[in-house]
Amino acid sequence: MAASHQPAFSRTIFHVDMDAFFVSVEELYDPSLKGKAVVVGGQRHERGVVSAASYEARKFGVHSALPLRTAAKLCPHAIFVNGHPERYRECSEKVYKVLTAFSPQVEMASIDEAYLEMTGTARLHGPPMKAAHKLHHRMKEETQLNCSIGIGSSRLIAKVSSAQAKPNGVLWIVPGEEAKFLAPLDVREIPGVGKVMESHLHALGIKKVGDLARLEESELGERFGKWGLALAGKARGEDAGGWFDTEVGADISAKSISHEHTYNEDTADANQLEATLMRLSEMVGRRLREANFYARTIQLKLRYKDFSTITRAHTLPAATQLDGEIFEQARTLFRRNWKAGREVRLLGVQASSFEAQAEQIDLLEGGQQQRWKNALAAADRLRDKFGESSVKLAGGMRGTFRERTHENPSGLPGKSKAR
DNA sequence: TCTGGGGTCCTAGGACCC
DNA sequence: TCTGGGGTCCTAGGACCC
Repeated sequence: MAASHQPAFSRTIFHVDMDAFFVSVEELYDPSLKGKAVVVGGQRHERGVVSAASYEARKFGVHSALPLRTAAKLCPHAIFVNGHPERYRECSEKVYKVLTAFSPQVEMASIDEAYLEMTGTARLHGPPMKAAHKLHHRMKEETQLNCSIGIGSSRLIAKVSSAQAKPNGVLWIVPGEEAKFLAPLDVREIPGVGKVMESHLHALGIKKVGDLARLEESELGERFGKWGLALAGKARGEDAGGWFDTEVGADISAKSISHEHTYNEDTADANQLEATLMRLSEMVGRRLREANFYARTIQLKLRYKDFSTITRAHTLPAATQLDGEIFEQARTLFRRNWKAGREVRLLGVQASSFEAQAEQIDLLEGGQQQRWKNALAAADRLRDKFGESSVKLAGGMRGTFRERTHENPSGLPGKSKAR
């Protein structure tokens, strides 16, 4: 057997992944949950899935994406907790602060995980293992949360090794050892290989990453196209193709903003459905305004009782961030595509194709848009103060625009002082 | 088992243009 | 008069991730 040789130069990347993040955050708010079987995501009889499960609950086969009702059967004594996105966002920001104090090149990959470019930091932090333990300790001290850290010469290796390090561990794959590390793992451990790809590979007799690495690259290319070629590189531990191949910390801006709602009970009530579309449009519009994005494409998502799902999109001649325009498009798409009487399970509204500025077609229209924007900004502030349900600006389409913006931008009685 | 909500990326076909 | 080829935009669906 040939001795594995160390490459002359290799990158050092950390993947930091918080352990059972949502559960751990809930434990900070309610320490009595510690050590128990906890399921975050909703109540035991609700329509929905598990967002996160404590390690105790996982012993009973509970895992994320499992229907809540199934989780309740598998683990009847589990404590079911509703999710608190604001809490997770807040903790995520604390995590981010710890990381940025440690390395200038940090990229949050999701709310609870990040990549750190650590190449060339030895003088500051010492060798990789020492640096990782320092970070691990600091994270616990400043957030009271456990994390696991994977260290590797690529994002892929860092990511896969952090998963192997769980819970609360650190794992370094020494440069040159990548293929040896991956070989005994299930192909499913490779990020991007899901249920479908896994079963395709199983059909070819490929179960482990080592089986994959033995295959000809060209064969993978023929069978699975561009993805197959990337897969061949991944089996060797390379960041082949796509997002993985990008610099750590490069600026990635949002490409779409969406909100959706699943009814507790399916409904075919047109009024109820359109009211939901209104609410979702308002939520999307609000986020666009907060991000200062203008969207050209509005998409409707419609899921029927039998789970069959369609999406219908329309691209506008000019970008918008106005609740009313978003709603109008969503409603038109809905009326055109919903088969009246068919029970609906889910509705969604998505905005995409962002532009920095809306194109103003003529001055009059531009001025109106500006006044609308002012009114909506005021409504956003009211919602901050009094809650999401307090303002239904675009819902009150009866009054004219002018009546609502003079003196009383919100259209609500007596609360215009809120600005 | 009876399947959330928020995203990203890829594929593929048709329209349209040169 | 039996039909090119490439590029871009738009739409729909699907795999995948946390």
